[in-house]
Amino acid sequence: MNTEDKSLFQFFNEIGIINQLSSALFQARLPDGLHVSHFAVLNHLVRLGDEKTPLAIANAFQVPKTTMTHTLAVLEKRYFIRMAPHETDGRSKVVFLTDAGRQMQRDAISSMDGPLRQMADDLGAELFTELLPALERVRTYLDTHRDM
Amino acid sequence: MNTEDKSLFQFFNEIGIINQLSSALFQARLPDGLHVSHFAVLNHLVRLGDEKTPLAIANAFQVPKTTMTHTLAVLEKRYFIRMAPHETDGRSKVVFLTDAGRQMQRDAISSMDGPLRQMADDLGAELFTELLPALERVRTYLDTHRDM
DNA sequence: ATCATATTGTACGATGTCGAACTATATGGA
DNA sequence: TCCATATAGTTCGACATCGTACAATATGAT
Repeated sequence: MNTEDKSLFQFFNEIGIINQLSSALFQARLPDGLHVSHFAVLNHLVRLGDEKTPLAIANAFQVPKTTMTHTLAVLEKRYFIRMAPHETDGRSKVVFLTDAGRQMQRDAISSMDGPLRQMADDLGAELFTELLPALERVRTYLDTHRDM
Repeated sequence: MNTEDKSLFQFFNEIGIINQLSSALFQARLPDGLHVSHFAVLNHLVRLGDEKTPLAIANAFQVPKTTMTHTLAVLEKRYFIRMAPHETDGRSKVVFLTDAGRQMQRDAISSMDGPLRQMADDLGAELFTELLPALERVRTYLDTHRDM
């Protein structure tokens, strides 16, 4: 492994630790014992629209469909989503957000307001806005090279 | 939530997705059915030296000590580490790498050589080296503000 | 129309993650 | 010295994640 590789390795190492720390932070503030993965699905549906199939959501998060089955079951049991049979494909289902689900997404986001503002104050919001484009490049690249 | 907050939120969102995608990539190439979390511990011990206590390792990764107990048990069962009583503190243990453990770390790293080189070629290694300092700042900040 | 194959989702079992409660040892003050 | 408190690690139970196998439906070739 050469120096370049080491930098990349270190990069993903930092990503992993930041993810661990920020998830823990988020987790601690989520209401109800809701898990980060549950919120992530709600957030995805709010941002990109609901009426998605379970498989489409699983693919978006790059998790196995069995995992998504479980996650959606939790969300449905708590009435944050509802699932209906697909109109034209008998094998499939469609996921809809409920009002409670949209509300929960808003609540979860606003629960992070304090810490986010604190970070913006302490580290400077520019730090994050400047990093974003590069991170998006990496994310898009990984997303389109999953079979690498 | 204002615009600044949105940027920060988006930042952690990207971090999460990159982590998910890169972990999946690592995972698929790890020998033996070794999990990313197991490799991470081996890697930590190689990089920063072994002879650490379980709690010190747990703190380094910001995971509960119960999680580390489990992770270390797996590594010990596979003879990648061995654990001995602490010399001066009867409550504690000390973790040592075995030769097999060091070898496994090398193997795991070299199994990622192809993808890492590919990424360096496609995206440019500078992208990653330039991001590193900022990511380290964020990581350090989160690390020292766990109670936020 | 029929049938081989692909696709969508689920059931189940194995393992990873984590919080609460517990045991053993260490530490510091009376 | 004795005891209250703190710390290191484990056990246990709950839940998340994921691979394998499976059932139901769709698709496409004949």
